[in-house]
Amino acid sequence: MKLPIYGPRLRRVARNQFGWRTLRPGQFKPMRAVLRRKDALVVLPTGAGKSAIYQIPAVLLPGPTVVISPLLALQQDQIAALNERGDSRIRAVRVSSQETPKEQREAIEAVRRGEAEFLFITPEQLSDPARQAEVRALKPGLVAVDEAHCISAWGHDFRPDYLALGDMINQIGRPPILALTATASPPVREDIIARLRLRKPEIHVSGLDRRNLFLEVAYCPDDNYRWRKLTAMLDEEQRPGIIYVATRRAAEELADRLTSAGYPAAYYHGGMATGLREQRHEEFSADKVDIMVATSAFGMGIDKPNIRWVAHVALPDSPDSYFQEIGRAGRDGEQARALLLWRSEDEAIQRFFQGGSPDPEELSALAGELHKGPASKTALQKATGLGPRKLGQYLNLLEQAGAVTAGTGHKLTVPARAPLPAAAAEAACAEYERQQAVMRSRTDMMRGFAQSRQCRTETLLAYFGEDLKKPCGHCDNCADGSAHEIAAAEPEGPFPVHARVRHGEWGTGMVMNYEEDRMTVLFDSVGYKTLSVPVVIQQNLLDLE
DNA sequence: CGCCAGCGCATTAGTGCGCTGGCGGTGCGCTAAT
Repeated sequence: MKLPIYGPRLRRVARNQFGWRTLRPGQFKPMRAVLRRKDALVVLPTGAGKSAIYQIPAVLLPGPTVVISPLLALQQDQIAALNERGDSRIRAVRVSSQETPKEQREAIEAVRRGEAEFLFITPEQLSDPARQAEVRALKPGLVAVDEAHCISAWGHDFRPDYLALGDMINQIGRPPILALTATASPPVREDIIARLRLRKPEIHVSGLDRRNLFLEVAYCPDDNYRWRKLTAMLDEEQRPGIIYVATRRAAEELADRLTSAGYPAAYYHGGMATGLREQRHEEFSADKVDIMVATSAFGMGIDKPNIRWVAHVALPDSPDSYFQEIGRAGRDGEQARALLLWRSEDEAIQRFFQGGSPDPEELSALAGELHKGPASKTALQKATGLGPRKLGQYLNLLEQAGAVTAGTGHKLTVPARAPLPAAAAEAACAEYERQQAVMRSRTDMMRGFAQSRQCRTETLLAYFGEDLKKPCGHCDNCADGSAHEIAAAEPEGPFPVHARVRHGEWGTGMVMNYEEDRMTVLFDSVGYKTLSVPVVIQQNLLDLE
């Protein structure tokens, strides 16, 4: 037995304070890392049990635990679950815009007096230096970052405070950090590690092969065909289930069409009034709505065990998103189905979402404005005429180019040895190109997955850097035999899977997968690329590093 | 990047073609008007 001393203590807390009789595989090792005060990144797909990884060690560690998570509704659920146990040692409080200033003070005070163990907070709240000082004074013993993939998915332009989380955690005393997520491919993991400034983190990945989930993909030449495939599935399957679409309008229209056709469906997207969103969420939880047509807004915080299928009437932007979304099916361990119905037209919307290029002139002007002295975001908006969204994006890019840094208060300043505005703009554009290349390559991989004749699970796990070794037996390609044909016909590749290689133009990377006569390599700077094995051999395109 | 609505235009009869421009996801926290 390795390090058995932690086992009994963890189990005792699990049983006595939380009422959990057993720890699941995938929970124990990360908990041990937390107890040894090491940074850790945990990738664990099934929803149940991820929060236990920080909650149980938190009881054993001195100091309160700060929990950073992206959705107020999600925090609400977790806080309710902790407080309903009625054990003062695991009480949780929250600081957010939902609390009045008085309530916020009381929350901090409760933690200070030791009457609450968990302090839930959003990155936006923690970006306030005064707030950071208050939290620092609490001497937190652990920071848990829930849904950590948001750092990578959102930070670059959507919720900019996510990008600065690493600095904020330094400002509150830099306790050990535990990052948790249900999905993260190697580029996303690297993003999380870099952004949170994790120090030699233990990385624990488990449970990626969901054996009760049947994976299925159908290419749909037109929308009519797609409709027929969808309704055929609805006729066969039990409910509830979720249908993911790309746009708000598509959610409303498809829900209407399904309802008219005798499949009563509701819709859900980010443009609805908060009250209505909550209502829909509850109706789905209570099985009053059993077909939900939704955009990606319907997701985090859905911890419903009996979802029997997840259908995509769209091509997700990446295997990361796809995996996260299908992961909501079959949490009870019973059979469930993941059906992807895609059209090549679906890719257009993803390319749009990836956004337009930054303007070097605007970047340069912004960099120049910063040289005039420390300035707040509001002042910069006025001076440059940039919108808040664009300004945030530009500042993030300039930060990576070393041309701007957070100063005192809410002011932004130019660090010592910063490049001149023109050079800063150029470096920022290069950084943007790099991010775009990786994002595009992830969309390419999503299409590659959809078109693959190889075992679906094998393809997905290869994308996540895991090797399944043999076909899964629970996907369409395994069922119709094509996966076995390909597995049998597969020649030995010129480099082993996971070997580090170098390409003349794309630099260094890692061999991820072989399929028929193609190979996939994840390059550090341009993301995933698919190469022809015969061409690689003939033209000596790759060298072992 | 692709879609769709709206428009102009050509027309010999009610429609059909082609162009253009707008639109498209994720949520925090704040403020102002009720």
